[in-house]
Amino acid sequence: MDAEPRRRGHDLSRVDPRHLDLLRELADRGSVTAVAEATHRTPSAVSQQLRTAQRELGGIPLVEPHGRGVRLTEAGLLLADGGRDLARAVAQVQARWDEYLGSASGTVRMAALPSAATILLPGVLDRLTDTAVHLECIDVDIAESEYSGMVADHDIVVGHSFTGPVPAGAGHLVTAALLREPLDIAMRADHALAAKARVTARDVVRHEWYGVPLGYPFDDLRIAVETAAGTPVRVVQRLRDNRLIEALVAASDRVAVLPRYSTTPGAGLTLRPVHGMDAARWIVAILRPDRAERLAVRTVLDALRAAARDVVG
Amino acid sequence: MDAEPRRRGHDLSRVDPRHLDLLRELADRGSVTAVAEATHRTPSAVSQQLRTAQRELGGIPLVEPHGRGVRLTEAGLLLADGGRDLARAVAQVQARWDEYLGSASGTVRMAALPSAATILLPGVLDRLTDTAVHLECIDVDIAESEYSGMVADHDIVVGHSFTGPVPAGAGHLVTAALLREPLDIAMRADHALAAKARVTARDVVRHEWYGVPLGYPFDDLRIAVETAAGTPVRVVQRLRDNRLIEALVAASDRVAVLPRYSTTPGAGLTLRPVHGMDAARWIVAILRPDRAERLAVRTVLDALRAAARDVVG
DNA sequence: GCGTCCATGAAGGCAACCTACAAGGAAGTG
DNA sequence: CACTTCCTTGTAGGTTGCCTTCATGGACGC
Repeated sequence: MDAEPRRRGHDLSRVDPRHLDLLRELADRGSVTAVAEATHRTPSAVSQQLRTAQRELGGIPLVEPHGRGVRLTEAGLLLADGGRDLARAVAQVQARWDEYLGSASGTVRMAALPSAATILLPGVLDRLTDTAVHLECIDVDIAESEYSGMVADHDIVVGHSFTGPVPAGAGHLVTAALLREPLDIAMRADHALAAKARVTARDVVRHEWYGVPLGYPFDDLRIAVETAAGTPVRVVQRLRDNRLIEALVAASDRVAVLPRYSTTPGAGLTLRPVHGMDAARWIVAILRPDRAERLAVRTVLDALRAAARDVVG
Repeated sequence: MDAEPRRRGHDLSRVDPRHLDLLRELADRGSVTAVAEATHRTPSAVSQQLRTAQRELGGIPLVEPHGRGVRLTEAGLLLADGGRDLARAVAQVQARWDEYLGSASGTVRMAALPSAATILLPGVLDRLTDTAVHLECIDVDIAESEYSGMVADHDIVVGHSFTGPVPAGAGHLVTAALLREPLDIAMRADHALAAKARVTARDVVRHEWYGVPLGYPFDDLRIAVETAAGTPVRVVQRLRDNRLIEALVAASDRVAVLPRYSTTPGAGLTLRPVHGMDAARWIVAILRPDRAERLAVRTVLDALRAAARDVVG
């Protein structure tokens, strides 16, 4: 037929997948330089792409100066959202293609909290041995608020959440609750309290504690115990590394709050739940929506879930 | 962070929106040359793009020779489907962008059956006068099976269907039922039968008919009448153009099957429904899923629906 | 068997994209 | 307030990728 120019009239402001992807990346990473690094280009190249995108979209400003860097305007954010949708759609097609070629393959990059990895990684790697999926996992010790920064460079981020199965600040991200891990009181195996199946708040405030630095989420259980017992807890040291705390607890009469599954029992250490408190942390996986579509990523996610079921079962 | 190659290992077979779009176009149009014309390139360029797509996707054949041309393999069809999804996603973003910029604008290209356009186009154009949408409508007289060929070059195809509100062969297409138009018996205004509010099958077989060529959908009513009356209908002429038939009917005692709304009454012509027969044609709009997302297209579609409501009301 | 139609290939041009380099603005620091 | 640092933007020039031109070869129909 009359194969003419696709669109007549003011054909300015046509969206282009390439530009949408750029804006999505900028929304995720926050600066031109960061986008340039992530995409293996110079900042200048990225800046030029932004300029042409802006020109082709009718001259509406997409970014505006903000401090030393830039930030997306309302229009830019709108298109960045569209870029997210598009990335997800592409990833879906990629997943179907992978399935067609014969199941999952490729490398999945994961970042996990050390304590979470301790619980889950053995089971996950075991399940992946017979597949063509290569898991590349690094352990990172970061706060809940930093997860969103990690998902840009990793397919799966495994962290924890103390407020519920969905961590804070998971704006455009996909989250999958893997495991609810209760927080217990740890003590020496031959500790006086170890004789009881469950300890009370009143029991534990009588002993000195190894705690975590103020503001750390584990500290919430201490505060709850103080409230229930009506007495402040005597914290003699504030430390972060759980293995270190385990060693200290095993060598003294002092107690500490430790997560149930990631604390190795038997090494002279005993865990006891606190009666009436159901403090716990959620081990969660956080993913970018497009990454979550990849078949290999979904395979790893399934392995994580299965490994988590093994832990509670 | 370690902004490294996005994907390690055999990173072949990564899908690219550009390639998906090419395969979608090829699935829609069927030949390299047709795609080249539609996208304003030479066949050679399209062929080269296909080759690089195939190479980047791991060397899996996407097209195979078939007769003088090519046809998509199973793998190619799979990716073409993905291209459809992607086109729809892009169009959705475009629609949101258009909304952000301030409602619909641009040109919408429509193809419509003359009889359907007669009913609807006046109302549609009326509704679009105050908008920035420019409707470019051509009238085409094509069979139901050819609609799918038209949607590649037009945003909206308005046709009819006799089997129901969804025409045959609407594989990957979006369809919107606009109007159910009953088929009546037309006769001279002072015809003997015109005295009755409704005629019966037995009534109409007594008179000679102007019919349509054998196999035309309107002919179904004739067959139904014959079945009901147990007598064959005497068809004296087989013609296609409804205006011509109207003129002939108005000038004789003969009757004909004509659609209710697109037949201009009053010009010495009267329409009467056939008792017990609910023969009708559906006026339907057919669109490609991605085109259906465009705001301007949706505006025209809404105008079509509104105009259709006016007709029945 | 010849003409026609369609797809593919090689060679070369052109435009888009990127790099390198330089400049300017905004925060933090002494 | 001067200085440093960090981030972005602009210009000039090189490289790559995509497209066109021209030519070749296969498949169908007369």
